[in-house]
Amino acid sequence: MRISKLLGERTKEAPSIATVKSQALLLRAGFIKQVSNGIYTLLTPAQKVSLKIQNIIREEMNKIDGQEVLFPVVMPREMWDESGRYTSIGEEMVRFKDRTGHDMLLGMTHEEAAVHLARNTVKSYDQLPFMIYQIQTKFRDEARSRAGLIRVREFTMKDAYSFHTSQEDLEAYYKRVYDAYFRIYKRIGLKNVIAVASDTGMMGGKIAHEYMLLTDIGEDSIAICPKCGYKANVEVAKGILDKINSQPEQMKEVYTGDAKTIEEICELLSIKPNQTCKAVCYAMEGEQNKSLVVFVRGDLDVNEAKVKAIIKRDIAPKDLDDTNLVKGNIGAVGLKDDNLVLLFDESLKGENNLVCGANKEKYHISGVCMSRDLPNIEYYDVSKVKDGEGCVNCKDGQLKIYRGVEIGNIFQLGTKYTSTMNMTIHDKNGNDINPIMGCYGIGIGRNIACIAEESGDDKGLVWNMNVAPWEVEICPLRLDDGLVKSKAERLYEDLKLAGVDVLYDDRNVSPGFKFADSELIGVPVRVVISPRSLQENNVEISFRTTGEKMMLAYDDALNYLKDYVAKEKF
RNA sequence: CGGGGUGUAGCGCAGUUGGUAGCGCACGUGGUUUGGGACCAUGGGGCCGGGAGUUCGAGUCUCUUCACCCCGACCA
Repeated sequence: MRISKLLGERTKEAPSIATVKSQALLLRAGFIKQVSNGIYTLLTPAQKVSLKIQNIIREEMNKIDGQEVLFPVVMPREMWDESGRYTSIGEEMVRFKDRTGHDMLLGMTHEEAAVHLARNTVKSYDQLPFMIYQIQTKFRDEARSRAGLIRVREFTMKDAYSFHTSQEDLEAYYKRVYDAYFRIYKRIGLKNVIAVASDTGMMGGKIAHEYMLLTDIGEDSIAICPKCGYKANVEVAKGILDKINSQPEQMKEVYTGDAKTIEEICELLSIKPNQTCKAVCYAMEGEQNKSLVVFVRGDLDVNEAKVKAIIKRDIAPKDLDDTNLVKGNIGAVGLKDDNLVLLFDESLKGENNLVCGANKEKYHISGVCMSRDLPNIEYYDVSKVKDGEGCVNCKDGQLKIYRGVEIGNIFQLGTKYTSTMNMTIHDKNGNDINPIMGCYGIGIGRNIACIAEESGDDKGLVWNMNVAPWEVEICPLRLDDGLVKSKAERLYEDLKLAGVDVLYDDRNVSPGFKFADSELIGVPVRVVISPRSLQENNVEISFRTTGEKMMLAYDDALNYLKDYVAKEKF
């Protein structure tokens, strides 16, 4: 590729829309251009990286016996009515009518399509297990996209679906995918990647893992125990709380005036947040007239994912004006209302002398002892794990909370789709069974952004040889010098013929300009050919990752580069 | 969907009290340069996001609308 013909401008300054390093660098280096909120065009460099990543994924999927297919982007409503997801998925799924008025949708995931394909094709246990996968554009109308390619509405994704005759078989295969994913991240050059237990959400199923790139710009929080290595998304993570263990005192009403928040109450009464009981109110899906009140210790937050899992329905923040509840003064003691569902977090169990709302304006109650004043209640784990909580696994370490970007996920789905969509096969005894499924996803664009985020430096992007848009850049200085030009052109053509992916800076601009561009794009190897180097019939090779430089005889350059590129790929 | 912010040249920005549009980068041309984003000269480029209003006159004031960004809600 001749850089003079390469579409896309490289700039010194980042566009003002850039909020994270990866977005700034990808925009500055001419890799991406925003078209709309969360919708980007990938220019040639980014598309080349994307294709290289896709090929690595493809190789790894094929290694674990995957079969590549291509499902349709547009699907009819009926297929999704079978699984129930036509109605259960919210506005992030694009629905539309075709010209005949038929309800259609854009596939944001393809479990239905996978079952649709397999149920008519596979009839015997003998044909299982198998895995099918595709690499395809997905559109999800996210409520809020952000941070460049980290979170977008349209993106390329690899999604895979496996089918099994038993849970054991699924688990064995799941392990193979688990390992394959780590190989993929290693090969594309991501370093700080961990797999954590995660929430299964609307996907159903029991066991799921998310692959997280640990980075401060991450949107997810992950609890990790430094002692035993326990790690989980805070959506599902559990911790052990310090208990206060004070002697029970008498309950009494205290005047708290306009103090409503935990902070205000604590300030007023000179107590700590963990000596209070916080109430959070939610509306429940399908329960117009009822409200859910969740009580947690005042220093903790409600984990809505856990709540949803327990009550088995969706929740949303409730407007208290529609209820009889006194905003800022809600308390569990004496709260009786048929329209309320109460949920108590384990953090409250056995606590004494808590301060909670008195269910009337300007008053709270102090000295609330859970076992004495609120006997016979069930406790659930519905709070968010906090930094410093004890580890449930080894009972010894203290959990630390990290930020991470989800760069892939794997799910043990179970029979949710094969049963609802009525896919059966014969087992050994001739009985009909629903195959057990797993599903496995990786977003390509997000991984590109994550590489940029993790490896990019103050000069620009850095790619390893496996995914770099170009493997070698020829950078002649003084193209007005006939010898420089002819030697550069020849090496460029020879490298191309040798199968090396080479970028040729054929512009007659100043050296600093060329160096800056080359480092911004992040080509791993740069070959400088200049009148100076040619005096000794040499070229100068420099490496993007280390910044190291070396001189090499021009005549040896072709073979050296060919070998180096091959050696660096894995 | 709620809160906040920004829209002026391809990009980054300035534009005073309302008086008819500017800077840097980038781009074209000519020349001098050439190992870390060179310099001189010269030139092109604007529906000041859209609409309505106030005014003799609006980039500037008012209303409205759209787009984008941030925080939250939301999210396989």
